[in-house]
Amino acid sequence: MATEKSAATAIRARYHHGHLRETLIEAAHRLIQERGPNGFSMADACRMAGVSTAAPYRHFADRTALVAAVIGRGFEDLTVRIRAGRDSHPAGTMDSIIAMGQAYVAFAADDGSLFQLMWGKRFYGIERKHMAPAGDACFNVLLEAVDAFRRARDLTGVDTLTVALPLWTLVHGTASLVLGDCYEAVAPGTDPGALVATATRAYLTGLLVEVGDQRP
Amino acid sequence: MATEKSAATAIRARYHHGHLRETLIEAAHRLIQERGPNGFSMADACRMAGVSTAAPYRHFADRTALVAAVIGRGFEDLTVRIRAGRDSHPAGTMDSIIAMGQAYVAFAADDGSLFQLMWGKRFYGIERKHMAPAGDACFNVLLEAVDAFRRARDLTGVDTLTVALPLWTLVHGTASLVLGDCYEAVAPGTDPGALVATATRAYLTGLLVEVGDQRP
DNA sequence: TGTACATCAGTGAACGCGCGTTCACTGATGTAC
DNA sequence: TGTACATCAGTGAACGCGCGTTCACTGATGTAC
Repeated sequence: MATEKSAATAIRARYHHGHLRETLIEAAHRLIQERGPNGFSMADACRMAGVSTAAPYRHFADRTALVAAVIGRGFEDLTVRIRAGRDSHPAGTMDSIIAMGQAYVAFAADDGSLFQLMWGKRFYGIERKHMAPAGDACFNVLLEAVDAFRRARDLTGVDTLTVALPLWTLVHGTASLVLGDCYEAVAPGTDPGALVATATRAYLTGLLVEVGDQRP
Repeated sequence: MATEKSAATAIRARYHHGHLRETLIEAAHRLIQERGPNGFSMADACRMAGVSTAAPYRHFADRTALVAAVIGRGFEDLTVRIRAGRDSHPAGTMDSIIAMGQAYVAFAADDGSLFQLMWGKRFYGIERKHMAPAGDACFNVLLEAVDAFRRARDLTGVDTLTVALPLWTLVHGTASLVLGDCYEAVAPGTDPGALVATATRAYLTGLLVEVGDQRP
C-alpha cells in the first residue's frame, strides 16, 4: 500500500523535485492547450506539478518568463515539423513546399492556443523581438526551400523573400482560420491540407507565368 | 466654474446615463484596442463610462455578453469596409478583389486586438457559431465579388467557394502576420497592401492557367 | 394641467475568489578537508 | 571514509490586489386618469 502510494506520487516523494523547470514548462503548455491562450496561471501550473506556489521563482523570474519558455518550445517544435515536411519530397519541388505548409497547418491544428501565443501579440506582454532567434530559425527553413525551388525553375525574376512571404502568408492564414473554426462555419468539410496544396500550386504557377523564364 | 465642471462631466451630471449600452460597448472596444484581447475588464469599462460597477448588468447579462457585442460591431465595421473596397473598382475585376483584401488587412492593422477576438478562439468562451450571422454577412461580400469575377472570366471549371477560400486565407494570413509584427521581424519594410496585390494576382493568374477557359 | 404610481436605470457597499509574488524557513545535496 | 558546511531547491503562510457579480436601495421618467 505504501508502495502503491509512492508509485502514484513518485515524483513528489522527495523534497527536491529534480525536474521542476521542465515540469513547469510542460504543465504551462498543457494548461494553455486545454484552456486557451489566457488559460494559464502560475497557481495552476504549480498545482499540476505538485509544488508550492513559490517554487517556480527558483527557475523563472516571473510568469511571463515561464510563458516565454513555452513559446520557445513551440518554435523549436514547429521548426522540426516543417523541416520534416520539406524533406519528405525532393528539394526544389512544389511538393516539398506544399508539404512544409501542410506541416505548419498541422502544428496549428494540434496546438492552436500555443500557435496563437507564438504569432499573436500582447497576450502576456512578450515582444516579437524576444522571440526573434527561434522565429528566424523557423523562417529559414522556408527560405531554403524557396531558394531550392527558384534554382530548380530558373526563377530569377524575383528574389527568394518576395516568393516566400506570400507562401508563409497563405499557410499562416490557413492555420489561423482552421483554429478559429472559421472554415467549419463557412464551408464545412473543408480539408485545410488540400486547400494549402491547391492554393500553393496556383500561386506558384501564376508566379512562373508572370515572371518565370520557363513556363509551367 | 460650475459650468466648466459640468462641461467635463456633462454626461454624468444626470442620474440616468442615457446611452450607457453604447458607451460601454465603446469603452470595452477602446480597452481592447489599447490593452490587447485580454485587456478588458468590466471594472475598467465602468470606470471609463463613469458609472458604478453594477450598472452594466442592466444592459448585459455578463461580461461575455458585452464582449460579444463588441465583436458584433467588429463584424459590422469589417463588412462595411470590405464592401467599400470591393465597390471601388468595377465588379468582376482583379482590382476589385484586391481592394477588398486590402480593406480587410487595413481593418486588422487599425483594430488588431478586435480582429484577434473576432477570428480567434477561446478568448472569452464565445463560440464561433454565436457570431455566425455577422460573419456570414461579411463572407458573402467576398462570395459576390468572386462570383462576378468568375462570370467575367468564364471561369466555370471551379466553383465560387473553391476560388474564394484561398483568397480569404491569403488576406487573413496577411492581416494576422501584420498585427503580430511578423513581417517586421523577417522582412522589415514589407508593404502588406502590395503583398496582397501581387499574391492575389499570382493566385488568380495561376487559377486561370490551370482551370480557366480563357488565358490571362 | 396635475397628480399618483409603476417602471426603469442607476448607486454603493459588500461578497468570495483566485491570482502573482515575497518572506523567513527547512530539508537535501555536494564538496573540501 | 567521515564530517562540516555552503549551496541550493524546495515549503507554507501571508500580502495586497483587482476582479465579476449581487443586493437592497434610490432617483428619474413616463403614463393613466
